[in-house]
Amino acid sequence: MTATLGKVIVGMSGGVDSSVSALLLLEQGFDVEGLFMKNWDEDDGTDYCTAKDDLTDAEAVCDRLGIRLHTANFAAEYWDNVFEHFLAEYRAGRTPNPDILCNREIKFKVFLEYAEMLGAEKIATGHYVRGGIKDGRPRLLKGMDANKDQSYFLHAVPEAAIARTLFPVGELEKPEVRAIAERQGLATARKKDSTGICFIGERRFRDFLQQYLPAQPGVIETPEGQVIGEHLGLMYYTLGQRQGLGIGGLADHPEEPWYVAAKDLERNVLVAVQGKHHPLLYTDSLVTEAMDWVAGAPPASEGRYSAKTRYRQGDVNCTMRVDDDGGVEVRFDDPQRAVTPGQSLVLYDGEICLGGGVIRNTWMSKELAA
RNA sequence: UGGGGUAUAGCCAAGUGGUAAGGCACCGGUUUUUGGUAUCGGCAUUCCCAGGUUCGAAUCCUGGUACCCCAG
Repeated sequence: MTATLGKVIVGMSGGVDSSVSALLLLEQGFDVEGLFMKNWDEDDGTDYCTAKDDLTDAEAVCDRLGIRLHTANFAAEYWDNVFEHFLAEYRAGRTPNPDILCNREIKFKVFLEYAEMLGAEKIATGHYVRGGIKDGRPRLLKGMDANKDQSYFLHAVPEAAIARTLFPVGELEKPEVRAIAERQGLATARKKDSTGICFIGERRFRDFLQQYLPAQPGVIETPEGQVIGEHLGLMYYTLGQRQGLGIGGLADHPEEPWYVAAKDLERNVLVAVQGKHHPLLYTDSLVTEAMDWVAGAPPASEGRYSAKTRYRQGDVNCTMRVDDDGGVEVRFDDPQRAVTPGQSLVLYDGEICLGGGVIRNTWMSKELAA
């Protein structure tokens, strides 16, 4: 096979998406090699180690495709550039999204540099997004499969990195990807989609955090100040959360579940409200920290865009204004439920992912209907 | 130790003779490359304890026990 299209290193996770990505690039005529990254060193051997299975699967796929598989361990970089920040955010009472940082700092930085070292001009991943160049500038577009679109997670990747990355499955829908894998007899064809923090995996989250953040128990109150329970530490909860509050039936209260409405760090009090649609769970405005713009700069015009405040949320219409400090101020047309500081606001112009930033603060500007 | 009341799953709570609603919590599955949300399923052979009546009781009777309220 003549490798006229050049060498590309595919980030092989051991899942079906990266498997098919490698296959497709091979068929397109690239000189393909794989790289399996292990970025988290398990500290307690008691846990079932899925990373080992993932490596086995990645090896099986590469064998089947007849491509070379490199392995690398970026655990130090992951710890320093992703996990430390992750913990700092939790200490500050916010709820971070580590995978956004992981993409910016690891997959599209350390991995990219590693690929260069291996002599590749480009890398590829199994993300459901589309890249492209428009007017000389890289663009990040939503994946064709609206249900799997992962642009939310990639909005912070620098444009230079986007420009050097191929996203083969971004043009496909998930069922097609599985069908291709099935047809080619790839070991990962029917493997369950992975979830949980990237490279760390699915955990009992509170137990996991507890290994790194000391518990600081306190009480749970209603907005009126009635004590209705106890919490294990504010960092273990996030806005809009229902599970884990342990609040059972209370006399003189309706039969609805309780949700986290606020964290009072100064008093170490968790504020909970009853009912999924309690007004205190809704806000319609927010400001972000400095934005990461895919195009390197804010769009020419401020104004009407759509946005997501969390992964897999439908786009919501909003009005956006750029602040002097590089962040943006956003006003949603309709109040949004449980918009959470630490999570990222990602802006879209149709299919185009413009960029995003970490939510610093939220509030409700509209008058509450009585 | 005079009177009244209540005792049903971790919690709230239906059920007053016919073979234990519902909700919350919790646990498990599904959804999901963050956290969370959502969704589906599980969750009292037993109704404070001991006797009794009855074909049959959580429901009636008797005696205990615990707690609550009002009186002291």
